[in-house]
Amino acid sequence: MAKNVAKREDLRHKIIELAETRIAANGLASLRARDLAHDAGCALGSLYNVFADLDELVLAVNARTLDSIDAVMSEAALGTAEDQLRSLARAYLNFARENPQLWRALFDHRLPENRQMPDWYANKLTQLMALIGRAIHILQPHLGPQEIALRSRTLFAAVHGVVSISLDNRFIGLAAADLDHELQRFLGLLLAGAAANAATASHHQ
Amino acid sequence: MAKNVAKREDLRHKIIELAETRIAANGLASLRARDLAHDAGCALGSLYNVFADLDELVLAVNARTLDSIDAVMSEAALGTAEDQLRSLARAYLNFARENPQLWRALFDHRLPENRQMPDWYANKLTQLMALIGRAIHILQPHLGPQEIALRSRTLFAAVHGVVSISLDNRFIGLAAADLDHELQRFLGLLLAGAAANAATASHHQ
DNA sequence: TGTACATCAGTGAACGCGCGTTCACTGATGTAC
DNA sequence: TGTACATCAGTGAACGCGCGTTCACTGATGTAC
Repeated sequence: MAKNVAKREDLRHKIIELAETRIAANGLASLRARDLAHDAGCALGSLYNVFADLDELVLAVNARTLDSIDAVMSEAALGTAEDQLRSLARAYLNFARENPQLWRALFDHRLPENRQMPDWYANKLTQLMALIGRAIHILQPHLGPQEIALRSRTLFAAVHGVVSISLDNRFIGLAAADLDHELQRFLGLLLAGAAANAATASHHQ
Repeated sequence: MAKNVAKREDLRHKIIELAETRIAANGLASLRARDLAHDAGCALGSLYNVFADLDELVLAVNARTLDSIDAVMSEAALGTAEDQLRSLARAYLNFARENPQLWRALFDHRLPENRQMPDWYANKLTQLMALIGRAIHILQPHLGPQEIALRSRTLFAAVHGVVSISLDNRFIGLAAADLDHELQRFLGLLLAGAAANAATASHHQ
């Protein structure tokens, strides 16, 4: 019995890794159940023995990607709050650059209308935002947790936007060389703005 | 002869409008050649008489959407440079909110790998960026055209990111009510940063 | 240890559906004389 | 104005392909006694 469960988990894990490899190589859109079964050396039906459907599998792959991003961003959260925010952004950009297809899959994958993101997955996102939130908290200690969460998401969204619109050159691309500089200049502006606002606020006190 | 050309153009235009209606209602992903032929009251084959393929049609719809965005943003470009940038962002957000599916189609549509965006389409994007560029130029007159183009795209990307990650609530959603406020606060930070930097620069002169 | 039975992972052919695009043919419209 | 011919939009059945998911069946593994 325990052995069966272990085998099941093995297969599940194996398929997740194979799917990750395929997505990393050719993108989410080209992921096929048949290819995966072939890669894993098992029957097509076996996939559906360990996953309810392909969406569940993709979610599992994306969860790993979120973990990877969490890892590189956690390592980057060093130094002053300003440094942290700059490093977090750089780490995010680097991850996206080095794993473009996995990173894209995070945003390209949409669950069917009726289904919603499972909690364990949403929690990973929250955890990622919390990394940003901690730096913001140092910078602006007067903010409450709600506000921090809001600001974290907005900052993330903005940085993601800059990274995103440059890396998929679908819309308007930025030259790769410019991107680092442009992103840091952009953060510099935000940080200067925050500092200026803080100075004004303490003046008024 | 001229009459034929006119009929051709009529059909083309009619189909573009019908496709726009369908995309606005159900999203790009649910656009079907057969549905359009049915809507237009013509045969399936007639579509391919006026469009090389569906991609060409989608491009035409997206071009209209870009024109609409250009129109609302052009109207918004009033007042001081700061006001302009704030209004431009607000106009963009409002457009996205009011036409979520058309707006999404702009970013969801990917041309096949080999094909690239036609010039006339790229020009529309450039034109849109120029609206932002003009405000930035007022704010920072010392910047050259290249730099202005770069800053415009970065600012657009950041604002788009904030709007985007909130409106598709696929990743992390912001409450709709917060979004306006959060976007303007965000711009406020950038503008304060720019002002602070400008002050420092003139100090150093 | 051995036997009978139960469980459930493994299997892959088949289901069911969707859909972009083509193409041989027609008939209306325009052109040439 | 009339006639013969050419052009090309219009047609829709058919092509060609892809692909997620199911399901009846098998056989290996584990359990009970």
